[in-house]
Amino acid sequence: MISIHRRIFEDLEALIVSGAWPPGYRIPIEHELVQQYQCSRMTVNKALSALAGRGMIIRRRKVGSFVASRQIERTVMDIQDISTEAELAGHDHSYRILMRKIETLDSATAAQLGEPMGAQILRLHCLHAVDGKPNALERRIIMLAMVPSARTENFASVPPGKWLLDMVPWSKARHVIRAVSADAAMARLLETERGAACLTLIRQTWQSSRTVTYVEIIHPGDRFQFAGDFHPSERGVMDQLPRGSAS
Amino acid sequence: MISIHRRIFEDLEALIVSGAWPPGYRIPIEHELVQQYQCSRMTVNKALSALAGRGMIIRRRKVGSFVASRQIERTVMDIQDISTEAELAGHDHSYRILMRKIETLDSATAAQLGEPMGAQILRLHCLHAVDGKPNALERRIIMLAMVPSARTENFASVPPGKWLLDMVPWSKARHVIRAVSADAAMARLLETERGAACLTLIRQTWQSSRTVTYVEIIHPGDRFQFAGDFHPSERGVMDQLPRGSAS
DNA sequence: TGTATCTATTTGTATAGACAAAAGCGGGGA
DNA sequence: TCCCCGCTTTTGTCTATACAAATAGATACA
Repeated sequence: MISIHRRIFEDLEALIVSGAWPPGYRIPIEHELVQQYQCSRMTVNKALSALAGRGMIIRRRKVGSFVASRQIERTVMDIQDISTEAELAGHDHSYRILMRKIETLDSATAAQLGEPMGAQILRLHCLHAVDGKPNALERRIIMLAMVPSARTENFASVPPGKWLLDMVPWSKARHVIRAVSADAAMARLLETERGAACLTLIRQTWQSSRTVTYVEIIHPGDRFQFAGDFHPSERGVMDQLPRGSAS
Repeated sequence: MISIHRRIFEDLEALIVSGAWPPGYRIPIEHELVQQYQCSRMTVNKALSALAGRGMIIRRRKVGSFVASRQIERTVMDIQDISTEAELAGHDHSYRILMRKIETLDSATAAQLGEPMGAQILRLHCLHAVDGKPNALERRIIMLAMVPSARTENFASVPPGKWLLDMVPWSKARHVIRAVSADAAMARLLETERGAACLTLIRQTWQSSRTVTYVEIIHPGDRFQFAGDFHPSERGVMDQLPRGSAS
């Protein structure tokens, strides 16, 4: 048994994505839907608010509700931790720490990160392999002021990306995807040719406007791609179970 | 004056993104929030439903509401039409049709698209330039059965991507991002070197399980990147105005 | 003609109350 | 011991009502 507001939501959504109600179309006012579905206005309002919350319609008092213009440009990409991704796909994942060094931020890197010069950081280089084949080179900077416990962590059993996700709250993330040609060092580590096209993911994560970590993950272009599906109705909400219990 | 349910939403959201309430934390039950905010349960319910709708909390009857685990992997990337993107950034955009040909689907391409062999298609190749410099090579397939009007459109004044977006409703899109090395033809058109790393965006668009269009857009790696920000609260909803009304 | 004001429409928010559905929990009986 | 049943908690849905806020359009007025 499906609820009424859900039913209204789905009916209207179908009309919108099918193109029967094109962008700019004025949808029936709440009172008309109340008549049509024989329910209270609150129920209709809930459905319409949900559509508005997902950006499928625009509502304006006294004016009405209108089908929004299409937003193909906003796509949800699954950008995951490498080890998680490999596990989900049923592949074997391993990694090796290539470098682990505590430094202070030089001026160039500080500018790039938007952080003050001289801050203490942990610099990590790490090589990931999937099914025994090198799959990614990870170059990471961790701000030790934000993650003091990283100072003593050796990342022997949990890869840095996963460790940080579990350890540190973040409030904002920025991703950049680039194509670069492999230099000699990258080519050697990734077992590819010099100049080969590589797909680089750069991620910077903040906690209330202070950088937590900055990472570049370089994949050989012939072994990796990013993919993302977009359905108008499924905007990035997944089912999850509560972890453990209360704390 | 901010509404009560909005205020509750923002308060709880702040507690979650700041890490004060970690993943798995059981948040107060509705009745407790009713007491705390001195409002009705419906108002609290609206705030909590909104948080659940955004995937920030998980709710289960009799059990309670829990902070969801973090979803850094779900990132909204702005993947736009090239001309729109250039305009937004204040750059000049031009394009040139390199090829325009009506064909029938061969078996290899049919399999790749998941469409029956022999279907009529329009094949388009197009070179985009931004500020006079080649910026992207577009290779597109349009299913003529889904977009009959493409048969007579010459795309002289509106680029194919934009034209299709305005013309055809779609219900699902899939994006893939790859890094590839430029072959001789690509290098010549994009005025780069053979073997240079290129960032390729592949997009396939469906209308109720039938392909509308398939396109590969190849960018020179040194002139292009994809970027996307993620804030827990801002999940891809932008303000828009109804079509036809000025403001 | 232009401007200020009023009015009607439509959405936004909030309330109190009611019952339903899911599910953990404990008790009683086999 | 194990299973079924009913109780309780918590969320889900729905109603009817009320008033607030925004604003397009009409009207009155200068």
